[in-house]
Amino acid sequence: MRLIDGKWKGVILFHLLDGTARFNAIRRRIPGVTPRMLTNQLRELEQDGLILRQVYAEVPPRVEYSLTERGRSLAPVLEALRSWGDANLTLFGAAPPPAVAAA
Amino acid sequence: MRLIDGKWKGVILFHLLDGTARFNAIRRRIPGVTPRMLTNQLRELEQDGLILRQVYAEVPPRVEYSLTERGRSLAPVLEALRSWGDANLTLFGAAPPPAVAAA
DNA sequence: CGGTATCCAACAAGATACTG
DNA sequence: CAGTATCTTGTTGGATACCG
Repeated sequence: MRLIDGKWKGVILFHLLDGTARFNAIRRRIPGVTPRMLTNQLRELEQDGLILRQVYAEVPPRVEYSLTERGRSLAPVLEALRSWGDANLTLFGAAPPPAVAAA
Repeated sequence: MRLIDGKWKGVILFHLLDGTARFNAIRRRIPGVTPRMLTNQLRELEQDGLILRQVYAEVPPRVEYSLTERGRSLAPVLEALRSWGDANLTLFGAAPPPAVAAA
């Protein structure tokens, strides 16, 4: 529980299931996250061995985040969480998620 | 995530998968939890519709907690979490759990 | 037995501004 | 682009003692 705890780690990991993503790309995918929180959470996930941080010495800078093997092994957990959430979040006044991204 | 967040909710729910349990029974099953925290968490779980609290007007008092239908529907999530945890917690210096309760 | 009450420390998280 | 720095707040969780 500790590893995916907090307000953001779950969604960060979930988005990374789709593949590698850069800092601001993740940020855009997660409404409301501040750069400080995103940095914090990414660093903790990295320390826990769930994600990999690849820095490219370029201008402009490029930093890519991806799941490690261990991170990918969390997929069943993340999928179970999401499917439960999809099936249950109408109860909390939230709008259901798009089944597939709207065209 | 919000529903199973926090330090105790996960384990409380997990223990209730085994069936109905009384307050002090749960408390004994979860080392380190204070009565205040246990009450808090149980009340939140109840408000979120995941557990049922049954009070029997007896002396001495008896209060039984059990999962609601919705709470039971979390079983796949809890099982996924536990199996991931069992497979991975040696990395964090913790002792592996007993495969089956020791005789 | 199954809790409450009170107080307090620690941390998570947010707002805002700035930088190599 | 990918962060840092600083400050502030709200919430979580813990210690301890007591109650019907």
